[in-house]
Amino acid sequence: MAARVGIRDVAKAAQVSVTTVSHALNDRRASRISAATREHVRSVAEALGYAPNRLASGLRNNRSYLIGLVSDEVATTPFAGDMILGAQDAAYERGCLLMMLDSSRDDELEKRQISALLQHQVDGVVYARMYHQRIGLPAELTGVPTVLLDAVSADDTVSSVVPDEVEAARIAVRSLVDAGHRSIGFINNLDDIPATHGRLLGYREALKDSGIEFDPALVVAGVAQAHGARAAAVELLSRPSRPTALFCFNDRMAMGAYQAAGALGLRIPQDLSVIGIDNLELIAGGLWPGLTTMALPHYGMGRWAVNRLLDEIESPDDVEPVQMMFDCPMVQRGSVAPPLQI
Amino acid sequence: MAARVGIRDVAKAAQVSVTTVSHALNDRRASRISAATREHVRSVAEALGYAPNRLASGLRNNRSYLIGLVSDEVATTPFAGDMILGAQDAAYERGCLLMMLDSSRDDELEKRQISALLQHQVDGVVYARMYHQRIGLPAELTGVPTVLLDAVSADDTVSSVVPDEVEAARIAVRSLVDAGHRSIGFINNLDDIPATHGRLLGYREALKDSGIEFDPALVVAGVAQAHGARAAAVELLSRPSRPTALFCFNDRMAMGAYQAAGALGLRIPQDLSVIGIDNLELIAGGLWPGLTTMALPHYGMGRWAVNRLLDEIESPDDVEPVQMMFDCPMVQRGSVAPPLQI
DNA sequence: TTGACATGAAAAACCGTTTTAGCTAATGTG
DNA sequence: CACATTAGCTAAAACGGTTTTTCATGTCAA
Repeated sequence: MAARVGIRDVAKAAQVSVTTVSHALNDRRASRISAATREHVRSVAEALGYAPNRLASGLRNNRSYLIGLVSDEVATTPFAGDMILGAQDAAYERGCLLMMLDSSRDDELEKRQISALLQHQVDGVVYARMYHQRIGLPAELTGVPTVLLDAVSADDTVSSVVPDEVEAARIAVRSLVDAGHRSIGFINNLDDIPATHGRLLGYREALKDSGIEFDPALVVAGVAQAHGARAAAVELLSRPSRPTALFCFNDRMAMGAYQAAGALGLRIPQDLSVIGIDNLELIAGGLWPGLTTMALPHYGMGRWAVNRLLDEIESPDDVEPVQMMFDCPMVQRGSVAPPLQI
Repeated sequence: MAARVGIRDVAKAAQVSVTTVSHALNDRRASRISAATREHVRSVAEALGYAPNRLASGLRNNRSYLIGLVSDEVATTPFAGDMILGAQDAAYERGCLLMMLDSSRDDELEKRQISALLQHQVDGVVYARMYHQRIGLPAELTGVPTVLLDAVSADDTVSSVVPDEVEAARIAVRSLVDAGHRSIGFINNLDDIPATHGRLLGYREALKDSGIEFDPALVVAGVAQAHGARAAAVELLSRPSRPTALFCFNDRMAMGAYQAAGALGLRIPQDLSVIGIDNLELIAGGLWPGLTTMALPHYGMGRWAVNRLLDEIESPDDVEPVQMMFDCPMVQRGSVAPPLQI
C-alpha cells in the first residue's frame, strides 16, 4: 500500500497550513478563505490524489458515516438483495456506507453483533426483517437512531416502513374481478403474521367493493410454499363448482397452484387464472405462462428506511417517528384471462 | 445516546492511568501489569459498560477491522445471500465487520464506491462476482489486500475461490449413469463463461469414464432461464429415440425441462430423470417432484474468501496467492430414477 | 493618527486509543 | 552497602483529521 497522502502532505505541497487545506476542502467556514486559495488547494489535493481518512474525521466529528443494517435470514430470502440494494443506494447517495449484519441464529449473537456495530460508532441502524412482522426492538438499540424495515415496532417509538398488504390484495383481487371472475379462491398462508391477515382483509374488501358475497369455503390455507398450496389448490379445484381464478398468498404458493392445475388438466390462463404476490423473478418469470403478481416494494422500502434514518440523525429535533406504508405495483405476465364461461 | 463511557472514565473510576487501563484490557503488554490491577480494571470497565471506540483504535493502529465486500447484481441473484452470509460469519468470528457495496451498474460508480471504502480504511477487500467468471481487477484495488470470490483473475496475482465446475458436472452425470441411464441429454447455457465450458467438459468426462460414447446431438443450448431450456428440451424429447435423462446447466433450466416434460406428457422421474445445478431452494424445493441438483458452495466460498483475506492481511509475508476450488455436493430430491426400458 | 473591523492564515486543542519513554520503589547481586 | 535490574505504573506523544482560537495584516471612518 503506497504511503497514504494525508492533509499534511497537501498543506506542504500547496505551501499553506493544514487548517487552510481543511477549510478549502470542506465548505464549512468557506467565508474565511479566498477563492483563489481554495482553488489552489483543491487542485493540489487532486493532483496528489488526496482522500481524507474517515476514521480520523469521524473521531473528531463524532460522525462515522457508517450505517448498520441488521437483518435476519438474508441467505434464505430471495428479496433480501433488493432491500439491501435500496438501502445501500440511498446510503451511498448521502455519503454513507452500509455495514451488514445477519443475526438469524440466536439473540445472544445478535446482541454481540449489535454491540460490535456500536463499537464501530455507526451513526444509526436499520433493523430489517425479511417478512412483514411486528417486533420489539433489542435493548441494545435504545438510544441509537433506528428505523425498522419491513417490520413495525410493538410500541410506535421508532419509524418503520412496511408494504400495504391490504391494498396489495385488494388490487390483485380487483384485477381478477375486472377480468370477469366472480368465483375467486384464496389460498392463504397459515402463519399468524400481518401479511396473512392483511391479505385476507384485502381479499374480502375487494369482493365487497365489487358486490360479490364472501364465501368462506373459497378460502383455504397451507404452509407458504409450493407443496402447501398444491394440496389446497387440488381440493379447491376438484369441487363441482370450482373457482375460475385463484389469488395466492405468494408466488411460491402460486407455483403450487400451477402444479395442481397441471395435474387436473386445467390450462392457465384459459381454464384458470392465477395471481400471486412477491414478484420473485425466479418463479414468476420462470413459470409457464408467466405469473401475474404484486411486486413487494423492497428496493423502495430499503431506500426509504435509510433516508428516513439519515433525516432523523441529521435533525435530532423533530424526531416524531413515522409509520410508513408502501404500495405494491402489479406486474402483469400471462396468468390472468377472462373466464371461459362468461 | 447516553454519553459514551471512554477509557478515561474507566481510568478515573479505577483510580489508575489510562495507560494502565489500556494495558489491562488488551493483553498485549500484559507482563507489565499486576494480575490484581488487571482484574480490578476489568471489573470496573465491565461495571461501567465500557466498550472501546474502534474508530479511535483503528486510527492509532492503522487497522480498522473493516472488510469491504464489493459485488455485482446482489439484488437479482438468489445465491448472493449465501455468499454474503458466509463472508460475514467468517469476518465476525475474526473480529471484523463487513461493508457491503454493490456496483452492478457502471464502472465509474464502482470506482467511486471503492474509493469510499478505502477512505474508511478497510483492511482489505473481497471482490465478489455473482457467477463464476474471469476478470481483471479494478486499478483502485492495486496495493490493497484483495481476494476474489466466485471469480479468477486474468493474471494470477490475487487469491481466488471458485466452484469446481468440471467435477460438479461429472458427479451429476455419473449419478445418472449409476441410475442406469445410457442416453443422457445436456441442456447447456449459451454464454461464454467458465461454467458453460466446465460443465460440458465434466459431462463429456463422465460419459467417457463410463464407456458411453459422446453424442453431440444430445447437447443443446439456450439462454440460462426456464424458457430457454423449454424449447431446447421439447426438441430433444420429441426425437424418435429420446434421452431418458437430462442434465441441465442450472435449476432454472431444469424448471424449463419440467415444463417441456409436462407438455409432452412425460412423468418425472418415471419417464424422464432430470438433474440441475445451483440448488436454488425456491426452484429445486418448489418443483414437483423435488429437483435433484448440485449445490454451489456459496456459503463456504464466502467464508474461505474472508479467512484467506485476513490470513494475508495478518501475515504480510507469505503472500503467495492461492487459487482455490470448492466441491459441489449433490442434493438429492426426487427427480432421478432408473429408466423404464432398462 | 488611531481605533474598529474585516480578511486570511497559522497555531493549538481535541476526538479516544495505543505506544513510547520515564519514573519510582523494590529486588537481586557482588 | 553500592549499583544494576526489574516490576508496576504513568505522563506524554502519537494517529490524521476538524474546529476553535489566536495572530497578523489591511482598510476605513472619525
